[in-house]
Amino acid sequence: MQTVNALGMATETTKTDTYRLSAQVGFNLRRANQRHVAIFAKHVEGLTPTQFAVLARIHECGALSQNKLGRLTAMDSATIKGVVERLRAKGLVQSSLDQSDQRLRLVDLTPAGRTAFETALDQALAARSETVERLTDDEIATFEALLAKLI
Amino acid sequence: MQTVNALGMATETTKTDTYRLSAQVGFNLRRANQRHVAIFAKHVEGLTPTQFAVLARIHECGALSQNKLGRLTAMDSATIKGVVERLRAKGLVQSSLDQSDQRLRLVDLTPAGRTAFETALDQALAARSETVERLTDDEIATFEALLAKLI
DNA sequence: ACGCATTTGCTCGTATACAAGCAGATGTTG
DNA sequence: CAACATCTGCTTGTATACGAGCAAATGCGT
Repeated sequence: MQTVNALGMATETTKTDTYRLSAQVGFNLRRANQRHVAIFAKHVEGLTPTQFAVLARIHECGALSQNKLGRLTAMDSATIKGVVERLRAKGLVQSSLDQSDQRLRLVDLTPAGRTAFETALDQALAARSETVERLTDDEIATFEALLAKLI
Repeated sequence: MQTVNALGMATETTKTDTYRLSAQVGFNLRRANQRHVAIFAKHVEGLTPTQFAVLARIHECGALSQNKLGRLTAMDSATIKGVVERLRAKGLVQSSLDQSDQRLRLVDLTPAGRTAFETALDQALAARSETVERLTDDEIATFEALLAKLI
């Protein structure tokens, strides 16, 4: 469809101006995340991506208060509470009250939790590989850089 | 730390070999999605990203069976059921039984739903802009292309 | 010492998200 | 027609995810 706008310039108006859901960044971020979660579940036995993230963060930083652990794993206090509770039920973490600050619940790995993390690590890396398998190495690097910039 | 491997080549082993959660694609996809959902909620009044996606898809394709609608918006049957139910409660969609196939619940926009979509559209586009505001136009195009390839 | 803002962890309510399993409708095939 | 697989929509159970609001502990300033 050819029209002429107020400035006298020809403009093209085709069906492609309609909002196409499948081209939206937000929709595709959601789908990409869904796909990664599914791939992760296929590779990693007994841990969700969020649960693995908590184990990884404690492994990386040592014992942390529950809220701080949530901040470092991108979960609010309501969410981290449930995740820690489920990891505790599996015997992978334990929490204790901090002596000098009675508000803090220090969450740490149990020996079983450390083992579980080390076992899951290779599986998580395999999941990561499958997630990005359609990209070349250069594309992966570009994508990771842009994703980091986006956050 | 300097070591020599079986081939006699010097290799560098530093702290950066440890698993860094914040560098993981999966973790960052999750965070990027969280960020977009938060930005979307700030811009779009009364609709979640998934609810908006359903309205957009019906607007794009016309009435659809509930399951097909779910497939086209990346939701399984349990999820789409709840989303449609909440949109129905808001009066934005209505569903009716298909005459020729008694299994199908055809979901369509109400006039209010059409209006709501048209109102939300500009807000959704503004949310998209804010989501990608830290990227240049070229970077946005690259990111969208790689994201599409990833899915 | 006291008041006050902040932090922490909690609960409740709402909204995705998926696995698993169900019953009813349909279509296909012997 | 009868057997069968498939598709549809449903329910239950589990797991994030966040807003809002709560009480207890802390620390800071006066």
